[in-house]
This record gives sequence, C-alpha cells and structure tokens, in this order.
Amino acid sequence: MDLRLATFLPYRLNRATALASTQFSRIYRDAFGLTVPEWRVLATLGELGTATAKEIGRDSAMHKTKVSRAVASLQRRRWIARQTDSLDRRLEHLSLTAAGRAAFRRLAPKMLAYEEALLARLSPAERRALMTGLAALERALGIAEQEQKAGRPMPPLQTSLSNSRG
Amino acid sequence: MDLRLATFLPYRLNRATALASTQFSRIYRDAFGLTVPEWRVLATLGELGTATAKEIGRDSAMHKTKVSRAVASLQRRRWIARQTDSLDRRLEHLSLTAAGRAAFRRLAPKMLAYEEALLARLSPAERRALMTGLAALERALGIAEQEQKAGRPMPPLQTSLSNSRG
DNA sequence: TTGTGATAGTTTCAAATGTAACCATCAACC
DNA sequence: GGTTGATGGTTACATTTGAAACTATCACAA
Repeated sequence: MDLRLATFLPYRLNRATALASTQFSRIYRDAFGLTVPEWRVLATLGELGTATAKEIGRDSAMHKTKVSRAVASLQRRRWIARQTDSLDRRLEHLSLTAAGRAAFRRLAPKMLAYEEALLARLSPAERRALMTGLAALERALGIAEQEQKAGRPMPPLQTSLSNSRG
Repeated sequence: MDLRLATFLPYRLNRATALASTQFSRIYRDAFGLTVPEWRVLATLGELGTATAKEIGRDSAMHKTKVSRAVASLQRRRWIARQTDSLDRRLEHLSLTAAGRAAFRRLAPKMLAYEEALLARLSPAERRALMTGLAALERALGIAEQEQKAGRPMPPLQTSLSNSRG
C-alpha cells in the first residue's frame, strides 16, 4: 500500500481537528474575544469550580506556560480569583469570579448547541460510530495513561520498523 | 447537560490529534530531523510526483507561507528540485530529487507501519467505527467543500443560539 | 501599449508557543 | 537550624506561525 496523505490517519485527524477548532472557537472569540487557551481555562474552572494551575493543565492537556498566561489574562479581566493555599504557599487555588461564571454560563450552552448541531449532521449510526471509534483511538493512543501522570512512557507499539534508523 | 471538557468533541479531537501527531512525527524527526510541514511536503510530492506550492498547500491543508518555508528548507537539503513553468513564469513545478525520493521511500513504510500498529490496538469493529465516524465527521465539518475551493463559506449549522450575542 | 486587477510565491512583522532558566516554597534528612 | 532536592508557578529567550505587505507575472480590456 502506498502512502496517501488524504487517507493517512494522523493527517485526517489534524485536518478535521483544525477545522472543528476554528468553527467552535469562533463562538467564544466573537462573543468575548477569548483565545483557545483562555476558553479552556474558563471551561475547566467552570466545570471544577476550583483548581490549581497544574490541575488545569492536566485536565485540559495544556502546557503549563500556556495555562499560566491564559490564567493571567483571565485574571486581568477579573474573571478569575486566586487564593494561595494556607498550608502550601506554592499552590494557588483558582476559581471563577461572578463575572467569570456569568461568561461561562453564557458560553457553555452555545458550545454544546454547536456540538449538537454538528453531530446532527451525522446519522445516529454514524454518531455512534464516531463515539466508539474515537474512544477506541484514545485508548490506543494511551490517553488514559497519559492523563494520570506524564511520567512513564507508553509501551511501544508493535512496529517491525521502529527505530530502524536505516 | 453541562459542559464537561473531557467529553466535549473538539477538545477530545484536539487531544487525540496532538498525541497522534507527536507519536507519528517522532519517526521522521528521529530519522531525518524533519518538521511536520516538511514531512507533509515530502509526502505530497512523494505521492503526486510534481506539484506547485499552491497545489501542495491545498492538498496538505497548509498555509502558503508554511509551504513556502518547508519547500525552501527541503530545497536546502537538495531533496526538492524546482522548475519554472515555461508558459506561466509565476508557477514553480516542484518535484523530489533522487535524494528526496530515497528519503520518502525510507519513511513511507515506517509511517504506514506505525499507523497499522496503532490501528491494530483496535478491534475490527472499532476500526470500522473509527473510519465510518471520522468520514462522517469530515463530511459534517464540510471538509469536502473546503477542499475544492476555500471561497464560499459553509452553510451555517442549525443552531438556535448562533449569533445571539446576548 | 498601457493600465487594472488577479494570482503564485516570498518576505516582513507581530503574536503565540515551548524550552529552559528562574523564584519561591516545601519536605526530608543531616 | 541548614542543606538538598523536588514542586508550583512565572519569566526570558528563541522558534514557529499567520496576516499582511510585497514582488513578479499574467490576463484582459480600454
């Protein structure tokens, strides 16, 4: 089998993801001028209530500097309040202010509605297939393992050609 | 239904894609120090034989400046040859040199083998589901339309909340 | 033939990003 | 108490990126 980019899985994933990201991000960009990292921090705190920067990073799969900057930006908007942990003063417990919660409550249903509208373009069977397939792919990629701790590497895939530098 | 990032489609896509991209890119990075855009240009030319920068951009869904820089870089490696169209001197017909083709022939089977190894972690049913679901998602996102011409926008999705700036 | 507008491709510039260094704090051990 | 190593989080620096400006060329029309 020859390699064709158009049918190659990582390429297809990339393209679909980029397009989805563009379409979804238009919602919070148009409404509030939020960037993707800012939206993710908002959504994470909207869901969790309170979290540290590290927890947000793990939960939203973002680099810690990205989280740091997004948090700083949302704090400038007065959407995030920060409280230093009394026992461990390295920790900053972050949570949404009333304004932040209001913004989240305004955005969340729009985001879910757009997701619903997108999935409504799929037949029920296709929808099931997407959920099944995506979950299986996540498992295959080792996302479950990655989630807990970024420490140990995945067990390598069975690839006869792996590491054959040639 | 509340918005939970972990079950939210664009977020799941993003995470899976980022992880897949990292894993796949390790192959050509380790072997040749190629970047993602460089690999895509190589793969596109490996597939098409000859193409202009614009065609590569359309085919690989990359911004034209990204293509331009990746092409320049591969040219510095002497992996790409360029020939100006005799009838329209704005066009540059790009193709792989012998060295470029050799690199592609070395990489392509590794990439396909890794894809196969990844998909081997899925059951046959899950694999079918992934392909069905991904294809349906691509259609829903309008990737088919996007491919032909980046001109007209997609017909808007059915979203009761669209554009309700509040 | 000389504008005028479009197109292929490159370059410039500013913004976003990741790596690495850094600061403050903590836990553990001497 | 003081040193050592780890951790949460921020900052500095270099790289990557895309938008917009630019160059060269083309088609077309006055």
